[in-house]
Amino acid sequence: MALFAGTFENKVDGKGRVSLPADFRAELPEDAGRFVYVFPSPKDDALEACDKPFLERMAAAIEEAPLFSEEEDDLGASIIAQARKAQIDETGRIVLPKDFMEFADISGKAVFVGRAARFQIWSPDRFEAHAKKARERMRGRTLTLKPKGGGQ
Amino acid sequence: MALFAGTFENKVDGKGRVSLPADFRAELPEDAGRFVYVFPSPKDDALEACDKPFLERMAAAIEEAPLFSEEEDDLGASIIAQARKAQIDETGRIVLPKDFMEFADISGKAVFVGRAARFQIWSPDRFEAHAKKARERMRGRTLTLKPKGGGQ
DNA sequence: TTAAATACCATGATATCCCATAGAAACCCA
DNA sequence: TGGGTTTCTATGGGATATCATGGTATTTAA
Repeated sequence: MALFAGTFENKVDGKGRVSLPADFRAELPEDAGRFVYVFPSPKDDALEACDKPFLERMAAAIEEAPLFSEEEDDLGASIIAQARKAQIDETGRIVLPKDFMEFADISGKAVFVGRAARFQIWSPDRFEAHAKKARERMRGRTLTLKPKGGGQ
Repeated sequence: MALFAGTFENKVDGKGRVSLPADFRAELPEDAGRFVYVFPSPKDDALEACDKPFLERMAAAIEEAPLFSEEEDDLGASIIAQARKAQIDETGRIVLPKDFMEFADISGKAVFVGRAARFQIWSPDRFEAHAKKARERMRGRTLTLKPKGGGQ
């Protein structure tokens, strides 16, 4: 499974073109027509992106409707409905749809944020503010991640 | 599972290159494209590093929180989003990203500290101070460590 | 037939690969 | 067991490939 990690800032040109960070591209299968799915984040003022397997996983979750609340069902449906396929060109760039750029307030530069199976695309300013808040919340929170197989 | 043990000090050259201690390299699987994930420690003023399985376990732990929830967001943002893939070259070196070197105040030399499933990378000075404090805390404290899996 | 979207080159900066070397450790064989 | 030899580790430096980015040409669509 693709594992997107790290944070990268790239330029967005007048055509809405932006390079996908090389580390992210490396996580996508060589063969398959290279593309990612992009959709507005249901929670943040940013865009989310993922590969096909991840979107399929979400779709599968929706199929099992009884297991999920109506809320989750709606959430999944709206994601699928809004998701757009973004082709990755020869030079490793995708084109951000205009309405998506407006939604996320992106112009000039975009920040790519790895989130394991998916990644986000932020306006640099908004990301800065958001990251700051997240750090503050983390401060109070004890880090008790216990990876199986025993961390420290 | 990888088991990193011991403490080693290596040079960091102008390009940010530093040799991974041979003992650490030996813990990484031959086959898989050799690399480690590096990220700023959430606790210390140092860098942490681990192999892919370990990061995947952390990602899995984070995903136990509902997708798009605040908790998932904070944890993901603080670890996955910061982790960067560091390729290990033919001579056994990795490149430390500039911003990471700044964060950990590393230049010239770096100290590798084994921490079982992961390891840390310190500035020699900071590590010295940190180790001293740790020794002081240990004094007067009863050691109660119980190896899991018990009887020999 | 224009505007927009897409595919196709060009380029500087950076990162990666590759070779070279000195020293340390392991080896080995009488 | 000692000396000689080989191997591996850590490190330096230069050559090369890749990345991100800008621009131009060509296709598609309205």
